[in-house]
Amino acid sequence: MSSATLKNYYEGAEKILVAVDCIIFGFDQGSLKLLLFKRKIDPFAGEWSLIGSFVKSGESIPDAAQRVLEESTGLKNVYLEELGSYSDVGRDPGSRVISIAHYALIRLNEHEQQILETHQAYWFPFDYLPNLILDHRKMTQHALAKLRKKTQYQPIGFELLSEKFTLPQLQMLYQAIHQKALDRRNFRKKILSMKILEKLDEKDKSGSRKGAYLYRFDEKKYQNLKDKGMNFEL
Amino acid sequence: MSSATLKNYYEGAEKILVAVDCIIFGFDQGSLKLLLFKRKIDPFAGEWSLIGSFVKSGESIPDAAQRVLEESTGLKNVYLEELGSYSDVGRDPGSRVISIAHYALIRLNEHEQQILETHQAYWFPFDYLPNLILDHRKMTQHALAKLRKKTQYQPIGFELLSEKFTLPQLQMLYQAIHQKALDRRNFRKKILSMKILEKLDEKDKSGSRKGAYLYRFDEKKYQNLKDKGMNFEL
DNA sequence: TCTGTTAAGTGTAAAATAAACACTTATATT
DNA sequence: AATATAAGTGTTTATTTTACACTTAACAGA
Repeated sequence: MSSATLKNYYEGAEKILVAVDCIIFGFDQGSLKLLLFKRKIDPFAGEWSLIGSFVKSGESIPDAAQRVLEESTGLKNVYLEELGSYSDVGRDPGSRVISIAHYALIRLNEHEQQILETHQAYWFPFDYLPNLILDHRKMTQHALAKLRKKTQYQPIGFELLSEKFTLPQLQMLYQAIHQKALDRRNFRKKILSMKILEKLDEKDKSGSRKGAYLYRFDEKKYQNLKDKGMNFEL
Repeated sequence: MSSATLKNYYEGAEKILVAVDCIIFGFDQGSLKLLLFKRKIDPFAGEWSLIGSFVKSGESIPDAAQRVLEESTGLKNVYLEELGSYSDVGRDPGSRVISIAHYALIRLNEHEQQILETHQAYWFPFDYLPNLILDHRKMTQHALAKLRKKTQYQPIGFELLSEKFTLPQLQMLYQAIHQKALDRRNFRKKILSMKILEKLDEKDKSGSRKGAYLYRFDEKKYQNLKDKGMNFEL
């Protein structure tokens, strides 16, 4: 349809600024991390913030979130999911702004260091976040809650590890997300019984003298499993 | 903060129309129902639609959804939850509109018949919906998927039954939501083992000669249970 | 009042899953 | 060669889930 035909309807309605904000998770050294940015614009210039952007009139919300993520990390095709809307009338003293928050899972070592520097971005351990502007703290808490729930029935945790990973690494990730210790034998039993992992011949010796075998996530097998439902509770 | 201070920031950003749409679920005669409305405005005046409204500059998105629901059913305090955003650029030929969809669970017999008539609203069986405008069909499908998932770990199904209900009614509801037959004995065992139901001395004899005992949902006991996690899979 | 019909209500055994728990192994370091 | 460290492995018990069939209450109609 032409933009001319778009103008006639809905005359009295009020337009509002719409933004997307991204909660960017990473995992490193056994703990969950969040990528935070020094805010460049007023109000609150110089304070820590999630990365975000206004949604343009020519783009959808998922497109905007994807764009923000690519601009701030250099990564395409990352795991990205809508978290929900934040729309309290007074939430942003700069103007009335509705924000659609998203959370993303990225492999911490794959993004471009260069970009982080130009954005004044920094990885914070999730348990030691600085003060965040607006309602961004609330967003991060909701994001963690959603991530926890989601990992109980979908193996999205893999998005946070590099392509090859060891079972001890995977277990540490799940422990970090759920903040509870898991029995090594039971964890391995359960995760392997799903048959979505492929064991490689290589070992990763960075974590111990003995070294741990590397595995790879098998997306095809996972698709099968997802169709018939699964339970990832640990 | 005064509205004067709100005007200075974010100059270049584009404002967008934001709406809420409500997928209103009911349950009656053993099947899930959706409340649909004859659209009053162009484009697509006269066609079947979810009920919705533009978000006003002075209200939050949850407030707008609550308002829409009250205006269209007369009910306050209904179960209402955000489903997600729908923001494809061309989704509404009337204008660029972003919609935040919500789903609501209401007791079908409690709302005011009067209001339905003035709104030209009608309850459709979920399996026999008419054509819906825009992306409303997609919204209903997402809503059902979310309802299914949600009922697996929270007993929100009760919101669809009247305050007192029988176990056969509850079972029918779950069967309708999950579209699969459940074993009567196992269903009762599981639901009663949660200890969130209070058995009453009354019977409802509308469904059979023998009559089925009425139960009531005990919200306090449920709160306890929710804190320590629960699994409602059936 | 007796009989038939209908949906409600009930228990148990087998199978599958989850939880608890401790020793052995590989290998780099000294 | 000895040692320290994290990786790897199996079994038993408890719990949960599944499958499955007969009895009961109460009204309807003869």
